[in-house]
Amino acid sequence: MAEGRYPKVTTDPSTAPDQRGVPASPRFPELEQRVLAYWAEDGTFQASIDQRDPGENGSNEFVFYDGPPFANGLPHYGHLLTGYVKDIVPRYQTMRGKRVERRFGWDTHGLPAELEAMRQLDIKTTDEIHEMGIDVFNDACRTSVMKYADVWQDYVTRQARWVDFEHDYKTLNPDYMESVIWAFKTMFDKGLIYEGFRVLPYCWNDETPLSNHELRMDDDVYKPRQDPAVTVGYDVTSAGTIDGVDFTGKKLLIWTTTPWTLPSNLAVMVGTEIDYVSVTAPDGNDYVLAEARVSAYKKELFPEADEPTVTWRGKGADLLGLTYDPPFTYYRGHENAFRVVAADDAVTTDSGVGLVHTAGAFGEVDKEVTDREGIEPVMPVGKDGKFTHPVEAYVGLQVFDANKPIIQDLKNVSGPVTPGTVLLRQESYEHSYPHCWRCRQPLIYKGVSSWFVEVTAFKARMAELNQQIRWVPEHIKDGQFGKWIDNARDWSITRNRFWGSPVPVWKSDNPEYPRIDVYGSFEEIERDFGTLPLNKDGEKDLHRPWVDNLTRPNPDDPTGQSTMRRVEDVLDVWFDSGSMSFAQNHVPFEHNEWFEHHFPGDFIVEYIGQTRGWFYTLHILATALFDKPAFSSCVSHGIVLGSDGNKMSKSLRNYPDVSEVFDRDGADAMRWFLMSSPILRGGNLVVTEQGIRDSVRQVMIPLWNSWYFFQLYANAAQLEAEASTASRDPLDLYILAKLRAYVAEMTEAMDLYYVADACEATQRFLDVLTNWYIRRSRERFWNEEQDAFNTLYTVLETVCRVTGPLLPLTTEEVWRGLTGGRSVHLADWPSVDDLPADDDLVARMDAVRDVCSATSALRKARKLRNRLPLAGLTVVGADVTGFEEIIGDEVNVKGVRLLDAEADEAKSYGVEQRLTVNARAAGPRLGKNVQQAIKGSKSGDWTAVVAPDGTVAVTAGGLALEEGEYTLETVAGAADDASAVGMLPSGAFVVLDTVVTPELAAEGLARDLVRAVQQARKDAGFQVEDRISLTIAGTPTVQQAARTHEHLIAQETLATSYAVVDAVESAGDVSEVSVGEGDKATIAVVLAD
RNA sequence: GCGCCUAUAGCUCAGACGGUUAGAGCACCACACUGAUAAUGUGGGGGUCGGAGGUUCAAGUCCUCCUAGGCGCACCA
Repeated sequence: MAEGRYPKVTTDPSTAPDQRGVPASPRFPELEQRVLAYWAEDGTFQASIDQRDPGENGSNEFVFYDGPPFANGLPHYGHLLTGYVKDIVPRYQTMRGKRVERRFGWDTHGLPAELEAMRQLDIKTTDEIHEMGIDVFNDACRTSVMKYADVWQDYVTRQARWVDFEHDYKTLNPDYMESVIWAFKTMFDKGLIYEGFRVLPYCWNDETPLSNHELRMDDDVYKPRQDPAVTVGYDVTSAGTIDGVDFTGKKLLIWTTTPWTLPSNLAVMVGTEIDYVSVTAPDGNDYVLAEARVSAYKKELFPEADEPTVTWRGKGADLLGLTYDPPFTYYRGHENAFRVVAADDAVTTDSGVGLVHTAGAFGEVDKEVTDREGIEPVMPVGKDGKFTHPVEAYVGLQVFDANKPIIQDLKNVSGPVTPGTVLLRQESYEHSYPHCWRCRQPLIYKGVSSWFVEVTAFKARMAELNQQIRWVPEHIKDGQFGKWIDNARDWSITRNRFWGSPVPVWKSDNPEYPRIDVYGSFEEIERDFGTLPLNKDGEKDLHRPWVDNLTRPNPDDPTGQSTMRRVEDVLDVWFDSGSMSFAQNHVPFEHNEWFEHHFPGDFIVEYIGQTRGWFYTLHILATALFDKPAFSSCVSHGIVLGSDGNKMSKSLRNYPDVSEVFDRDGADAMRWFLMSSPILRGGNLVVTEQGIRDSVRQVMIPLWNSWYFFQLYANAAQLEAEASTASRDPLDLYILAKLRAYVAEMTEAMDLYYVADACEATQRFLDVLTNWYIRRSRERFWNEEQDAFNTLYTVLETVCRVTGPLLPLTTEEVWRGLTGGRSVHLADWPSVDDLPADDDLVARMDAVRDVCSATSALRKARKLRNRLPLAGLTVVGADVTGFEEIIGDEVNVKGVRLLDAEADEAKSYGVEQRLTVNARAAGPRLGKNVQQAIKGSKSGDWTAVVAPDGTVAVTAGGLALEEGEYTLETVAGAADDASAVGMLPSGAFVVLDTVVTPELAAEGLARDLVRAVQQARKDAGFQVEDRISLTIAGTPTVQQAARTHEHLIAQETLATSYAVVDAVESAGDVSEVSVGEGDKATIAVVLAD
């Protein structure tokens, strides 16, 4: 390695060792690929973990739980976004000295995997699965589920996310599954798991019930749907009378959008406080309905009359106990059924008729009411959603398909319809209806047997433990997540499917000798069955069908006839992923000591929807099993939207292609774009190509240019820089103090997971670095000041470290080029204590920048171009002591004077006073007159008279103002021809001498020439240190200025030979330029020998 | 459907308790500057503060209604 040459190390093959230097404009995606290759070869990731000691009992570990994705397609921006956070936080913690293991996880079980397998096998029904054999089917699931694993790994690697794929965990591993059944059993033993019959949303196509969080996984689940709605009259059979009115033969009207549930009708619900009437219709029947609904049925009930013929009027409570003939004959005689029952919560008169048809097993409320009334539910619908015995007329018909014949039979009172039943109205009704989030088929509500976690029994504890979790954004804790817990219902955890962790329950097949065994380990299973569940390769395997094959005689059956058989269900996949915190390490069978010290985990991050998904199930299981939260802090970010502000959609192609962005803009640019957005604080983010390119421009290029600048001059000077804060130069001290503040900001932001704040701080710091420090220090680098190089080296090296997690690839190349070290990601996070603080200096330098801004504005206003030197600038009332030279240089004036604001001279610069009325103070006293005072203060119609005793009497618009009702300030007034006055935000002001003498004009012209020559040098492709031969021709004014300022021009342009002539004849690069006040000049540059 | 939140420049968002001329960043235009910079500096255009009423000396800010969007809950037979 050549001493004093940069880059010290590079991945760029185009940079030969003897010809160092970095490209001014690198192609970032290519640079990234080279850094990735370097990491792979170097083993940097592993080294970053290995170099950190886990500490006693892992006290020095930072525990990150990687939520397992279900890889059923290519990763999209949402996954990448989460992935970037999952990378940034561990990188940061590693630099802070922690050991951070990062195991990738795969969610492998469940319906999505089965559906994919069914698609590949081209089968549609569960019967076909049974036919081919569960083992064959599950093999297909196992294969299909890892189909995208390689692509995922490619994407994750390309995004520069450091993850351990080698020691990944999969929910299908026997160890993982053993932990899962352990969890089931432990909760069962605690009495937190029960088997029940519950009405659940049920997908007849996938043949599985959906848990309530699955139901809402997707926003499109509720979609408008057209259903037939029928109004049916049931024939009252009770002989009794109400209020002396005989109800026998009257018709109880009900309204339903699910005619297919009518054969299963068991009761009619009314609201006890609702007013009901009995109305005689033209068809001769008396119909009972809510009074409020009568007018909605005018056509049927009183088409010709103004008023209905009311034969009875009363409350719902009066109707209770009425009995009726069910609309279909199948369940006639069903115990306790076919009565009018009360359900005040469920019955409204907003729609329908105010009496509600009740089919016990097909509605949640229905089930609740029939349970209360002691009515056994009936279930004439099979798992495939088709009618079964005893509803013989429609057997084999899917329920939605059965609507039609059912309505037909009702209309004709034919088939199984009970005589006396009336179809009063038939209509089409559009309503919002739930659909399966997987297959998009309309769901039905159906009573099914399922196992439940009794979340309601410990949700109060979940709410308490939630208080121990730090949420980003904060409001999730008591908002979305807290509220979801408060409304938690029992969790249906079983699925009547094939590919999943088994429900570890064996039941006796003879109800006369009941017995239930629950198993929580391979060992327990082996003990009772004498063998492990083994698959066809002889490996232990808890999947179906192997686990189903284990049976044994029922020990509680003296006859020895009955057998213990496993219940066929598998567990909800969310039970798998919710077990991740312990199951990934096979707890409690292994690593218990480790688990003791690493639970709860330190950090998780996923999108906000996981508040009812993974965050929720992790929390349920952690609470139930360990009485602790599963994680101590959680970032839940917003949703990534397409470029049109809508959800990203493949078919709409409303987002940039991920791999194209990697290839064109790079992974760091995408990382920056996603991480600097409000999405990590809960907002949503619209992905646009422009936004990604802006990150390159606003951050990566400035960073790279600073590095390019450094190496350009360091190499030109052949010097070696070192980390040092020893410089006493004010600019150096300023940037180091700024750096210190920046490091402090970064540390705080990263500790709080406010990644977007860290990005913003970085952008602000880079602006100060490039647009002030480097620009103002250029000459010092040209003059080879070691202090300047050391300072810039220190700044760049430190910036690389603190932005390492945010731009891991770019900073790696820069940092290694700068230091020659192995990796910035193996370095320690910088400490503010290593950097000097100087608040006073920072304040003064910020004032300097204000002075320069104000002066530039004056030049602009007076049309005095910057290259034209001016005689002087007076700064009044701003402390910029010690920076006169910098100001003079920056705004191109010969002299800078500082004046105290109180100095007599300061008062001579046309300074005025301005009166501002404080409306808040004066308003209440003056009332409407305050407007007059305000007007006066603005128009100049005001006075301020100082009395001999020093008090001030102020009037505005003719109204006297009291102390505190106004503010009187000094502002710069109008200037004259010879000077211009400009205000600073602080109230200080600057006075610029605007007189242009011939001498100044000539010097300005000379500087125009310098600029033109520099441009010509650049156009000719000369190196910065190349010497030239320079010839200048032009008007007499030009020639005179060129002669007067020969020294300046020659020195600035590195001209070793210099000539001013009437006409340029030389060879070389000749250019015509306009200089000064419209003078023409011709310049020629030739490389000097 | 019920509840909560939001609506300010082309885009993303600030605008305690009502207070006078509604700001910032990005984007756009002009000029300036440039021996690292695909940068930068200065200035400018751009807003009936979602709409309509009301309270007040004074409303982007408070109240009512409406409209649009988001989120949560429920699913209604």
